[in-house]
Amino acid sequence: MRNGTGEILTRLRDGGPLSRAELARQTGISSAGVTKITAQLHGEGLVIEREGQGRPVGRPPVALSLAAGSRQVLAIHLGAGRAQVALSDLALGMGPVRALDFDLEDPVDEIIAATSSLAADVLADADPARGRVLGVGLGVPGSVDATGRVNTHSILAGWRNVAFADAFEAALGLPTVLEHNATAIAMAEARYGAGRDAASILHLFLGKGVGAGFAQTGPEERCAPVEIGHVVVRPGGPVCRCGGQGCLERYFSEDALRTITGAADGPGADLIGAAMHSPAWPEIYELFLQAVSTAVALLGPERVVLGGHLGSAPAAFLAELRRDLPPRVMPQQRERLAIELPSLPEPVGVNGAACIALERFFYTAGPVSAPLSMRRTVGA
Amino acid sequence: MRNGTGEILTRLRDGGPLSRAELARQTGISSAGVTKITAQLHGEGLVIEREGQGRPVGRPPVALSLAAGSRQVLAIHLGAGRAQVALSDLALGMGPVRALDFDLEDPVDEIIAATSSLAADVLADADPARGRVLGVGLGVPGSVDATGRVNTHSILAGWRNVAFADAFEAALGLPTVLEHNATAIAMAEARYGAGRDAASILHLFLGKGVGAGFAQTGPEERCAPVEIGHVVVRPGGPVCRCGGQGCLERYFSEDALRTITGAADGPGADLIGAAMHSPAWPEIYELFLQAVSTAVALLGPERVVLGGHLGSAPAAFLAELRRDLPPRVMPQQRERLAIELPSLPEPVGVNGAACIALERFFYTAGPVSAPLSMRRTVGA
DNA sequence: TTATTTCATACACTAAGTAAATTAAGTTTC
DNA sequence: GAAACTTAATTTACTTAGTGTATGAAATAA
Repeated sequence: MRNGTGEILTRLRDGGPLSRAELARQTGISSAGVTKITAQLHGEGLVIEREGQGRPVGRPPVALSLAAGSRQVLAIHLGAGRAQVALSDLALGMGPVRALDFDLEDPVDEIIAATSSLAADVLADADPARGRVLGVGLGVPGSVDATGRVNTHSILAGWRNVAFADAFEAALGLPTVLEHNATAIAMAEARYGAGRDAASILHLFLGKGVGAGFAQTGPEERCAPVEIGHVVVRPGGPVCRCGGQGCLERYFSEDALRTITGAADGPGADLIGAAMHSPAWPEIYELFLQAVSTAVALLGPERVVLGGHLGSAPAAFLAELRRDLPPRVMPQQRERLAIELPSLPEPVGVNGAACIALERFFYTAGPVSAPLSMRRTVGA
Repeated sequence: MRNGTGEILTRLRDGGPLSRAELARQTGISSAGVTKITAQLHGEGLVIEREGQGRPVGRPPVALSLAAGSRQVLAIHLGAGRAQVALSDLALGMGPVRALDFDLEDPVDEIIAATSSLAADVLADADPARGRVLGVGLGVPGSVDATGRVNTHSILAGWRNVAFADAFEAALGLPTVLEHNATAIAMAEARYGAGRDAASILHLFLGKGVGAGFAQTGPEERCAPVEIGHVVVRPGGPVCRCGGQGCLERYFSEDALRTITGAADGPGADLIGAAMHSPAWPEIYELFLQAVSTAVALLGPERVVLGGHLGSAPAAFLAELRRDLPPRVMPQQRERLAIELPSLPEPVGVNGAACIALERFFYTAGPVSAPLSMRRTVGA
């Protein structure tokens, strides 16, 4: 999926400034090939040359680094009742975030219209000096088809088979790619945030529901949505929004936790902290722990990252989890398992969407519009 | 990872006889490209031309099919105390299986020596008329590194970082690839067996332990080991071989089930059937169900395939699982979830190993020895 | 017979690389 | 201070794996 150009761009992103010789060694591409590819990248202004410091002997290398400000992508996060839009540079440096609120009950067409109108405004205000906008990344609250064009199902919003990519491409005139928002955030943390030096992470996100995403970086990359909110922790328990019974989300989510704290007011600043004082907490925490430890056992991430309300919980919660989770996974996993807070800046949703767009429209093959012939449309 | 040649070989395997025109349509490769590629394949005897039946008008197509008997791979399954070796053709048609028993306590070098000696015998007896042997696939009882060369950890055998690929390549003179044996079997069932027409399967295998593998076919292929045996179902429970406490394997495995049936004799023919009559069964079954439903919720397979003792269990067990599992997963998963028996012939381990070898040495790029330059050795 | 349709191939070309030789720019050795 | 050495980068000619277009091949339909 990733060609020589993409390979080199990715290494420059992850490995700081690198000489051509070093790139050739790391990627296995011939030095001649690296010269050719970097010449093109330099010509397009994507790469900056600086004086590099080499070994004691031999010709000193020229250090290449990514010109992060030379291209942009548009990031759109569709969360529970709120859309956020921002431009990002090539290193996930985000511009100002503009947001709008909507009602999840509204027809999805209206939500699309309002969001794409806001997105068009952001595009219109884009600084041309920061480079061409390569495409749009869209995080949606639900599962996405294999091609990243259709939101197949959203439990939260009740949508089915919404062709977001078509709609946004028509409205904005830019290629668009979709991803499950929780998965996108996991990918962003894995590549640019708390998972930078880990091979794989499980990102847990407590918001309106409990979402999770698994992301693996390195030679074999992949990401997958993890429907941890709909793991059945109490068979035959209360009916969930998803139609199942006894899902974790019925016990561990914004609404559920707010119920046990008794505080029915707005988005409590410290949801977990308040819940921890409730007499119901130990039981609820046990259910959460059970679901998370199973997810860790099955997926085997090197790191667990706590997002949303979990990340803003009091230190006591993190300590508790660091104490209770490791004994519940296999020793060989336990050895390397780290439980961390996210390191990307809020709002994290647009970071996820930007990460997906960058991956698709930049780091796989470079910004060169691929010859049509190369875009195989795999038929039935 | 898969080039045009591999793409075409894969389609011919999965989609029966196909004309060049049909291949071009399905793969998106130009008709000229298909002609070029198939000409080479035909020249190497990998593809057979037959009269095809086309549409009412136009030149009738020539149907191409894979010459399954034109190449072979060597499959080696390393299970709990038993190694099995066989040759396979390109469609997973297995030759006679030869086996040897060993003690898991033996030094791993001795096990390797004995197994590779048996493998060398099988290779020496190989019928040259059935084609060149392209490589070796080795299923090992534990996790494998990303390059498929080292068994990083085996809970069952207690091995760590055993370089099986180096050892077998040296002994047999053939390129060798490793995979976790449970994952390999899952892959084989997904491609050639009970998962042929499903996008993804979760393959459960009850033997000495409980293993599982997840395999996804189609445009985005992947497979992953699923350590379901070491999901903690009773926190703080009895210590497991893995070092954890309260793992599923302590309740649901050959040894554990034999204990509750009281029958301490050899490998009971009907382990599950006997266990179902024990008063302890409902509780044990509940733990199993809990682990499996969570795995299904998190991984989202279209099909669950029951291997090992689960596959040879009485029909009542299958009926029970088909009744109890669906209510524990989300409705959108439930709709399409099927619970099936394996369809590959016993012994299934060598099928898994053969599948891995075929994938690596045949279906990704064809049997053409790739120019060295193309094999990028990705450095640190 | 001639047109139409579909399948397959021939030919000239291109993208993305490779290998080997060469040039470049520094340090070390005598 | 010149020659030897080392590492970095580029040039040149070539290869692989395809593409697009034009053409040939084999059937049915008018």
